[in-house]
Parts: sequence; structure tokens; C-alpha cells
Amino acid sequence: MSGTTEAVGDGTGTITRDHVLHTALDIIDRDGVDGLSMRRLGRVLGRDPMTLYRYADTKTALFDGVVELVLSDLTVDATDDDWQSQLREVARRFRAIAVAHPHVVPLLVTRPLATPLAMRPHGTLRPLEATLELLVRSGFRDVDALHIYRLFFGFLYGHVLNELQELVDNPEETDDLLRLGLHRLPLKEFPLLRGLAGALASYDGAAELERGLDILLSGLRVQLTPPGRR
Amino acid sequence: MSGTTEAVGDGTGTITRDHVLHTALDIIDRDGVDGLSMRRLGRVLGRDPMTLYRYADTKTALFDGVVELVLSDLTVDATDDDWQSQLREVARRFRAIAVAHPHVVPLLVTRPLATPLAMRPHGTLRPLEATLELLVRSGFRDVDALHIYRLFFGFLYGHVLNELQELVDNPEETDDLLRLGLHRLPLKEFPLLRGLAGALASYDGAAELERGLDILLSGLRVQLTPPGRR
DNA sequence: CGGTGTAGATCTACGGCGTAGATTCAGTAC
DNA sequence: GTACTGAATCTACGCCGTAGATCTACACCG
Repeated sequence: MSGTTEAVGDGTGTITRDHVLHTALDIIDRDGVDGLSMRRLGRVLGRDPMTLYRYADTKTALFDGVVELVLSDLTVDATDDDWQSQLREVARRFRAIAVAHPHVVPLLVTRPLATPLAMRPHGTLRPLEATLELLVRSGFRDVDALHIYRLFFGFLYGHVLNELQELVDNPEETDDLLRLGLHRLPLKEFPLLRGLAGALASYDGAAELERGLDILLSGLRVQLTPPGRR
Repeated sequence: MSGTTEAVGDGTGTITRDHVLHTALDIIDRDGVDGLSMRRLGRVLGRDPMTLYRYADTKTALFDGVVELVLSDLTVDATDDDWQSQLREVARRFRAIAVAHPHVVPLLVTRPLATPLAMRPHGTLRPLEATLELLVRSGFRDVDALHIYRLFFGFLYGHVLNELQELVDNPEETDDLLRLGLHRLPLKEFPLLRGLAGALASYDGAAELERGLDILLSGLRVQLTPPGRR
């Protein structure tokens, strides 16, 4: 019986990179990015922390691995004949991933800022390539496909960042205004925001995503049409 | 003559919260978020690190202060009669801020995930309130104004995250494919991405923002019109 | 069988971190 | 002078990432 509160691995048997990444993901899911330390990860795996450097060169590389692991669930069917509905499905899948792993989202949106595109884990580039393929197959020029990709994933990033914002301040309160803590905002300065307590409290991420997609796709239809209609 | 390499303040005179925040911003601008530590900040200001806790309760509160400082440059003219062109201007200003302080962007998009809305620095909520006012004045219902705000700022977040992605891998190389490091991607798996080396290399953030705004605003016009036209 | 190489796992240690709590210091009021 | 008070500083604790040295286990060769 282990003396530490958290040991899980028994120190025997073989460990794989996948074990390491999944365990790291578990810790992040539970306690956020800051909750993950090499020492703690080692403790959970029943291994010396230094051993982990066999599976990830550095802690940030570990982060990149977690991002890749999470994004490996994001599939894009490039053979779909209807690019608009395929994008909708991708959006829903992406949102589902973000909602399932909210604490990973900061890494998801932030790691690319520190990693040259070509050095990113291939798993994170696959959705990009597949989306390009989807759009090119649908008749878009490749540069337009790139524009659309950027706009689309930018929109997705923005959406999940919005949806996962911490709204609630005092969960056990029943009145919306008090629960969100909005009563502390000066009425003179924030009248509209305070008036929207009800709307803020009843935020529906899935519906909001669909609304955004409606607008985005509608804009795309107006502004960009595949030159070679199939 | 100081023995340390970085001391700037002489330890005399009075320090203000603004001094502290500006200095913190300088450090982040230079060396990124991870480059900022309480000890280093104290060193630069010529003060004991513990003194800083007078101006920010905690390090994350310091981050929030920096975010507020940076966002204080973002003005929204709620009295503008043309909400679409005002949103365009806000977008340009937001982008300018992000480009001026790229290392702050991770904080910008990430801090709200950890802070209940009502506890956020008021300076960061002012653009929200002002945007709502702009839209309501233009005839939108308040809940629609909220939707548009979310879509719009989500789009902006996504755009700057896209624009600030690290693309270059090997700066002194002249050939686009090599400079971006794309030649290391397996040709079989990433044919389209590799083919876009030129387009990736000549990314123009300002132009891309305008294109995105065209599409977004066009979508908004189609999907949402103020019920009470003025 | 002993010896040797080697690849992986582990240990030790360094310099840094955020910040709680104790202490000192500067300035004012008497 | 003394007492008080608020700000500034000091000390120390328990963490962190990881470089480099060391140890372990085992395959192979003589």
C-alpha cells in the first residue's frame, strides 16, 4: 500500500508515451494546466520524474503531446460532397472536445503561438490538411481554401473561448444577477450588461455555435463561391 | 552603478500601481509571460519583491492588471451611427493592440477562462458594455446585441490567434518551403499544406482581417437586422 | 564463467519560483 | 523623548524544471 495519496502505477511493467500523455491529460482535466508538474506526473505513474524525459524532451513538448492527443479525436471527412455541412460537423466535434477538456483549451489556442507551424505535432496539422482538401475538392482555389480554413478555425477558437468563460461567481445563489455577481458592477457604468443577467445565465453553447455557423456560412456563400462548381 | 544587469528603479521615490503594471508589461513584451516573475519585477523596479503585493494581491491578479492596462487602449464609440463601420474600427484597433503586444495575447484570451465575469477588471468590461450600447442604439434587441458581441469578439480572438501563430522555422532561408520548414512534412500526408508555402509566407494580417470582417458583417446583414430601423 | 558494453532508470543537486509570516523602518502625534 | 502605525523588507518553506552523475539490468562475447 503506497504511502503517497496519488500513486497509481506500481512501478513495474512497461510504460508508453501514450500512458504518459493520457495520465498528463487526466491531471490537466482534473486540476488544470498548472496542476501538472513533472514530479506529480511521475508520482502518479509510479516512476521517477526524470524517466518522463524519455517520452517528452521537455515540459512544453509534453503540452504539445497532450494537445495532439486531444486533437486526434477531431476528424474531418474530406470526401464529403457538402462542404458546408461537413464544416458544421467539424465545428460540433471541435466544440465537444473543448467542452470535454476545458482545461486543455488554453493549451490548444496558445501552443501554436510558440511553435513554428512545421514543428507542430503532425496530429495537429491533419485537420488543417483535411479541411484544405475538403474545400479544394469542393471547387475552391487553394488560397481561398486557406482563407476559409483560417476564418473557420479562428471562429471556432473564438467560440470555445467565449463559451468556456467563467461566468458564475456565487453558484449557490438563485437570482441570476447575484449568482453572476453582476450586482457589484456600478449601475451607471454597466446598465446593459447588468440588464442581460438572464441572457448570460441561460447561455446555450451548442445553440450559439449553430447561430454563429449560420452567420459565418451565410457570409461565406455571399462572399466566396467555388469558381468551378462541380 | 548597480551590480545587477537589470535594475532600473533606484529604490527611492514613490512607486504606483501604474509603474508596476507598465514595468510588468515591458517585461512580458520583451520576454513573454514566462519571463515575468515577481522577483525579476522587483529587481527592475528596485524594490523588494514582496512590496509588489501592495499593488496586486497575487501574481495572477498582476496578469489581470496587465490585461486591463493593454485593453484600456481599446475604445468603442457607442455613439457612432454606423455600427458596421464602428465595429470595423474596433477590430482594427484590437488587432493593432495584439500586434503591438503579441506576448500579452495568451493572457488576453486565457484569463477570462479563470475569472468570473463580474470579477474581471472593469477596464476589460468597458468594451463589452460600449459594444452593447452601440448595437442597442442601432436598433438591435439587447439579446441580439449580446450574440453579435460574442460572435464579433470571438472572431477577433480567433483572428489574432491565427495571425500571431509562429510560422517561420528557419528565418535566414530564402525559399519559402525551406524557411517555413515545410519540407520536413511528409509529402504524401500534407500535399496541399506544402503547396501553400507561398501563400503562408506572404500572410497579410491586416488584409485578412478585412476579408474576415467582410464575410462576418455580410453574414450578420443577412441573418440579423435591427427590428426598429432608425 | 567473468568481463564488457549499453540503454534505460534513478539520484542528486542547482537555481529559481510564489508567497506566508515575522521583522524592521519611516513618519506622525503627542 | 515615546508610542503608534502603516509601508517596506527579510527570512524561510515547499515547490518547480531539468542538467549531469550514477546506478541497474541485461545482452553479448571471450
